Amino acid sequence: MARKTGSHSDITGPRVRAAAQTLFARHGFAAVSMRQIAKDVGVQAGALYLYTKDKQSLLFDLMKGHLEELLEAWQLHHPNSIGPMEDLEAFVRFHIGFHADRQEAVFIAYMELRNLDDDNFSVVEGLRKQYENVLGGILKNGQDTGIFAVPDTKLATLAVIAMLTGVNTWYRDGGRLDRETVQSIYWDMVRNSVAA
Amino acid sequence: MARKTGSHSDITGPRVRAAAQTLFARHGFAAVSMRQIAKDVGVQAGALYLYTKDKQSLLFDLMKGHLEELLEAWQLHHPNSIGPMEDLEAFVRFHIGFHADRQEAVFIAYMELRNLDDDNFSVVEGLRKQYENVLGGILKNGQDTGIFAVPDTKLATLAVIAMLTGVNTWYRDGGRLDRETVQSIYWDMVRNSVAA
DNA sequence: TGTCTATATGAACATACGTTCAGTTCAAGA
DNA sequence: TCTTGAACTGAACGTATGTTCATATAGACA
Repeated sequence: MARKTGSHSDITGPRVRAAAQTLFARHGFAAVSMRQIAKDVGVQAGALYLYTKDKQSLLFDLMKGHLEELLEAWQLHHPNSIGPMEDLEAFVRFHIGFHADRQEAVFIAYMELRNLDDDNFSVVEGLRKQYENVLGGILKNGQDTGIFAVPDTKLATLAVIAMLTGVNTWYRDGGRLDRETVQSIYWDMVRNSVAA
Repeated sequence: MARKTGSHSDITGPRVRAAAQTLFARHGFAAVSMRQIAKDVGVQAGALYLYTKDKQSLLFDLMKGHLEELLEAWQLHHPNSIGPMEDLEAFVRFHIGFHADRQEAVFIAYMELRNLDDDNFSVVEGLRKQYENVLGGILKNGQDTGIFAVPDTKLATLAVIAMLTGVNTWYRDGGRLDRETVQSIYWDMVRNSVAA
């Protein structure tokens, strides 16, 4: 879509996505116009269509990109299972850390699901389920080996993810509690709530 | 704004709010037009302005009404403190039950905050804080009397509320788990995560 | 130097928006 | 029967929307 030699830009595409991400997170997908995005990029609205098919694709690319990055980052952070307790601790700390670094993307990823059209929703939903299954697998494994005592692993999965993702509504770098403290406190709570 | 004797309606106002609530919950405030709401009510768009000042007030009234009802219902459900453990259990069961009955209103109340204008946001934010303080007070009380062991009551409050409110993303009446089961499982998890 | 092409403009398209308002309808009270 | 007034319509208001496209610009390569 762009490029041939080292021409002008190559960074305008990313700048469009960055502007869209900030605006979507702040005001919501439906409330943001292509003209507002263009203004933030420093370009006219028509030029955006050199970098995205349409507004819907802009949203979809952001969400898909975020979730793929999340899954990759987990693989990198914890490539092999060690044991249920260790895996769970790694997951809790990873989730909080990763999400603290990407507040806008996280916010969009679970606030704007209803603005995806059907096909795009299926893709994003699939990726989200994949991530839930990471935690689900850890809990199930711990339950089977008697290390955890959760009456219903599916429900516990959702409960823990909701609790962890809730951190994003209030955590800010430089706030009252630093990241490691938050991770440790949440790890305590999660461990207590599932340990046998 | 309406009425004098038993004239025609008196129920059209509520019907407008009901239609708005369903549509806002399903598609988001910004994505719903006054004409769509009117269509669901069975009336032309102009007629809506007999029952609401403008679209913004429609949203504000829904959110304020929901939160006021929530606070009242808690007072009714648990008017006096019994003890930290009993209060917390009552809160967990109440929260899950109340929210299961009002999924649309709950969804709107924490998805559409950013679409409130400044004054309305302050009011709603105040009511939300009041409700958080209910749980915050219980946890602090339990911490002070040594019944709970939470390193940070403010953080624990937010963590527990996030976990409980997360129920709304998947719970449906008639689903795999009935309401009492869900309440009991969550109560177990919450108790374990804060008990000394 | 001249050509090519990615990058961008800015005007235009049809459609939709929230809101207002003059006018119509019609049941109830006198 | 006539009057009143609340309930409602339907058209209009100005503005905004997502998207397209003919046209301009200007840097890279031959």
